[in-house]
Amino acid sequence: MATIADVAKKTGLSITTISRALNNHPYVSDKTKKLIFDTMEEMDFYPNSVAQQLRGKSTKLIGVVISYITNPFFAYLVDAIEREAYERGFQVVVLQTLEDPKRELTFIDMLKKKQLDGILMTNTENDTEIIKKYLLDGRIVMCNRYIGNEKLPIIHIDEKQATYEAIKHLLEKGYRKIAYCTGSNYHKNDHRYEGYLQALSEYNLEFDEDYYFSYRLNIKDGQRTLHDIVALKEKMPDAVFANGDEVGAGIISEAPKLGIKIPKDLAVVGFDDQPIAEVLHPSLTTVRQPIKEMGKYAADVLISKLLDEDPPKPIELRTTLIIRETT
Amino acid sequence: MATIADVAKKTGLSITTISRALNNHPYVSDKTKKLIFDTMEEMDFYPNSVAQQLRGKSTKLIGVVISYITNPFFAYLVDAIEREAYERGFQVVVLQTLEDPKRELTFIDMLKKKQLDGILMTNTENDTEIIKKYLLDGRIVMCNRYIGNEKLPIIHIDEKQATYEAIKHLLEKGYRKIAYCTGSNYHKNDHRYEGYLQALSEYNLEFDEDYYFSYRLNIKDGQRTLHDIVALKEKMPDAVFANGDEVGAGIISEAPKLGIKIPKDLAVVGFDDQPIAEVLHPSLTTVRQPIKEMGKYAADVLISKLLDEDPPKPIELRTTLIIRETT
DNA sequence: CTGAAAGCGCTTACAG
DNA sequence: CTGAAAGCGCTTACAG
Repeated sequence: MATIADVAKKTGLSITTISRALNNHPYVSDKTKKLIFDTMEEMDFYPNSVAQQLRGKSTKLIGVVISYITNPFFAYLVDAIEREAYERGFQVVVLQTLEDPKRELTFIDMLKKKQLDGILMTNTENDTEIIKKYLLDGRIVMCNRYIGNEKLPIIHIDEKQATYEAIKHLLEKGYRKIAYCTGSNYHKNDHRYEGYLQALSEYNLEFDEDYYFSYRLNIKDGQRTLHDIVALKEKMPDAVFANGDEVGAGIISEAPKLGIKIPKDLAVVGFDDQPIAEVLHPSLTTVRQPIKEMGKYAADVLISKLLDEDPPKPIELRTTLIIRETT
Repeated sequence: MATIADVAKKTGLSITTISRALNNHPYVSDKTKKLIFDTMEEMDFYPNSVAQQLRGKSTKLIGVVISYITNPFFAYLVDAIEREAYERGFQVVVLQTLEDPKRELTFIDMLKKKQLDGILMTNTENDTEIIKKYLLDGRIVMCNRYIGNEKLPIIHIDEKQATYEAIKHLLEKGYRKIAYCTGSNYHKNDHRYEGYLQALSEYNLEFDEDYYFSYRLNIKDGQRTLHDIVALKEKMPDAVFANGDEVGAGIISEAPKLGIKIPKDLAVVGFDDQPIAEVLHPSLTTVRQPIKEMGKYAADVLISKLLDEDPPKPIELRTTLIIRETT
């Protein structure tokens, strides 16, 4: 492969001048420039960006840490991030944790080893301490999920408020036995759960442990959830907060098989407003998240930190309850 | 940031020895190694991978070029590729073309500039000639879609056969007026279209231009397609090959609004077998693609070329027609 | 088992 | 407007 030295030799100019032409440095005559670029083309020369990085210290690569790219929520988030990054001259390395802490550490290592300029994390499988340092120096930005330490900056929607609104909608519609699904199994830092409790308490309803379904993430979990719900028999809930549209889709699609009418026997509220929500039958009432805005903003925050620019002005990430046929 | 020279100074050893310890070179005594690693830890030293790359010539980064990451087909493909790449020590840079040829060229440039070791392309917006050279030297591998030059290697399913089987299934069920949807608008190199024609001709049916719907890609396109179909009135087709599950989902979800019963008034066949296919009502008959196998295999082929290893042994990428309620 | 030195392909003060 | 030289942070023959 041709190097800058080859171009210098061929044109009879110095390496310095070639480099200047490459970097649009003003002090190169147009005639020289033309000679240089023609020669580069002829030699099929492209500057080695690794060498440039070693001088410039920047790879123009940002990592995006997500759990699963096949989760549409993350696919849309990555889309928004990639678009913004591209506009600002950065490329996106996708890092799936698959919920494996070891995988996540591989990516942190890439940052330590300078293979990445920065990282956008959507959640973390590891202890805060490990990444705290990078959060503070601005090379990691958290987006979407809370982590242990509430003091660290994170870009997120108001999960509590969004869930509160969804549950309140169910209550106003007359539903009283409202089940709650979550992707994990702990109450700590589950802000959606807080919103759920707040709405219940406004109607003087008590939390019922039987109505709490943990580890519900995908369509299969949703189908399973409907079976769990039906198994409660006379105690069967009359509504369910599905925590995600995929879980909601599983519940809805399984209903005919179990003779459950939605929303008559069971109302369903999703979360995310993925394209699937609209084509389900009945179509799914759900909480729309401003994914595009969140992804773009998160990318903006990270990149401006990396470039040492002024941060973008804060935006409000408003969720909206989209009411369809399942409530 | 600490460098290898700092570690050398602190330990009183030479840079060479530090480097050897780092690379697990045999000729370093265990005692020296321990001293070195302890010192590295103490100094919070991590080898700069950019400098390593400049020596080693390899970034361990592969680009994956797709049109839209929000298309579930590509999300699943990227998932499979990322998993395989990770196993082999590579990371994945996601490159969305958004169907913009300029964007695609940016990524080819990254390859030229050595920021990427190789690229996996799922289709191309540009002329073959530009990427042909890299295809031949093994740094680009095509996967999923045909491009102009049939002689170039590409990893793909048998689109023609898969479509032939889907259409034949419709014909055997008694449908005769079968509409065809495609994401583009040209017949050239549309192997699915060839399969469609082949099945029709076996039943002595002629291709009807009115039954050809171009540029159908997403749910909205599907909804629009049903309107187009109904607008054909007495010539209305009795079945439609939707070309993708999302288009199928749009057709199915729009049907109740137009008083169309599926499959009685209109049968629908999708393509991909995305999770959505199963939760639609009625559930969608579709062609299952072996995305995981294809992604893993494509990554394997590219990486073995990059590492100059023996290529993986060829596998057969079989599609399966999944018959559900829409036919 | 260890080290001095060259070199990977660039950029950038410094000097003219 | 142009060039010689140092240096980015490593690895690797070569020599001992």
